[in-house]
Amino acid sequence: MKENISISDATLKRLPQYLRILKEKQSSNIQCISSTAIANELQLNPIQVRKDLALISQSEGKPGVGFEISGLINNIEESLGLNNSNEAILIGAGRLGQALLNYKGFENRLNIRVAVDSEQKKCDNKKIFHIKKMEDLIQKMNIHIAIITVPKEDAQNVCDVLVENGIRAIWNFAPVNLKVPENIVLKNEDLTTSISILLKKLEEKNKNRGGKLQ
Amino acid sequence: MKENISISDATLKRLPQYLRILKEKQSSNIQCISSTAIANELQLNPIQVRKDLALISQSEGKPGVGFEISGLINNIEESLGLNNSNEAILIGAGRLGQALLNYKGFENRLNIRVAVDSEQKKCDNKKIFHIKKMEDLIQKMNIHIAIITVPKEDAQNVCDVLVENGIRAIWNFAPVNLKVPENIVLKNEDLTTSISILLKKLEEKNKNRGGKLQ
DNA sequence: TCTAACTCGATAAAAAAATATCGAACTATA
DNA sequence: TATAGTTCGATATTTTTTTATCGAGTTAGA
Repeated sequence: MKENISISDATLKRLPQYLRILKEKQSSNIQCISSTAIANELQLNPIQVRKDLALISQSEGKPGVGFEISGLINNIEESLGLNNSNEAILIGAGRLGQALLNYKGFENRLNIRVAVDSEQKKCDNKKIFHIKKMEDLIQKMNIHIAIITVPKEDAQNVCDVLVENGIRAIWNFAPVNLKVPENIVLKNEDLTTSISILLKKLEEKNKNRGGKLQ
Repeated sequence: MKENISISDATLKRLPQYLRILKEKQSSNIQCISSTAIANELQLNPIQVRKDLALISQSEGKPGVGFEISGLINNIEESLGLNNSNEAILIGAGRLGQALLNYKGFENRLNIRVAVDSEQKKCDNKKIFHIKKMEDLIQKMNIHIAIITVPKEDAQNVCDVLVENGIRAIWNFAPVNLKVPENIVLKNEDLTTSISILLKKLEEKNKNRGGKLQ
């Protein structure tokens, strides 16, 4: 893997998709795969796939054959830092928060160690702590990643406290534009934005279909 | 608004963010705002903001003053098709599905008319229908948008049936690469990909901090 | 009225991302 | 051993996106 070359956001978005496909193939006992095959699965350009892969694995592809799957998986996982166990705190255990608490898809990528809410309760077997213990928990458990699933009115306040307590990365599900210092990693999971994009694309498709030309 | 010019994905992602800020300002009784002010809120470049706005509103900005907020809101909402009431069906009423059913942030952008699940049940006051009624419901209600929140093993099957029944846009929350015909709009809300990106960025920040230089 | 501090939009430049071209390597089959 | 069909990676090109420059309009205060 080439060090010190920062991977673009666009590539970063595709890597987990490659990973998923590669694992699918691997579980079907397939050893090798070509960039063309990967590209077809994801409706991408094969050249783009090769470029992406070149960034995170040093020239592993064999002409006429393709890439060895197990090697690629290792390279991508290493590049995405899968091996590091990442411990997080979840703030807000409403429906969405509970959905995340029970989400099976993170594998060993993310470990939600503890959750807090404005009222103490239980979710399945897990205890949800009262939010007044949040700062304490972060400090004691030495956690650096936080997931915000509180109502939008409270999000910025929570965010500020998190930053004060040493949180370095925030995954925000509240529909607000959080303000954070620039050394904090912030990723917004904005459903409102997402659905807007979907609807816009649907509208454009409809126009092309000749449906609603104004 | 300029017609027939398709808006890039990058711009499309920013428009809802502008909208949010503009509404905030409006509710504070502010009439005008400059591109610089918007850019500062979102940590963007003012020129980029002006370019985006130019795409969806015809030269409304006044030098020395900025943009009239109410006009901009109208332009963005019109451009995003907010006025159309978009009716959707939700498939899979687990925790995530229920979270979406109760999500308040869609405003009038999306209306989840009906939900189905592998078992009939209730969520708050809403009835969740059995999935065997899915096709019938889609047909009778003439619905064209579907939200998939089923386990990943079932997602592709559900997807295929949806497409057969006239669904034109799919918002997929299952961690799989769904395959759809190219005339179908597909938006993946992939939490695994998202968290990977967040963790990768955190790792890079840590390196720059001098923390873990290899 | 004059000046300083903003702001805009049009055009140009730079940076980033996606795609194309092409020679060489590998496989499989006749 | 040919030959056709893949596939790779290096380099070049195109396209898209972001940022810079600059002249001109607007506001506010001296």
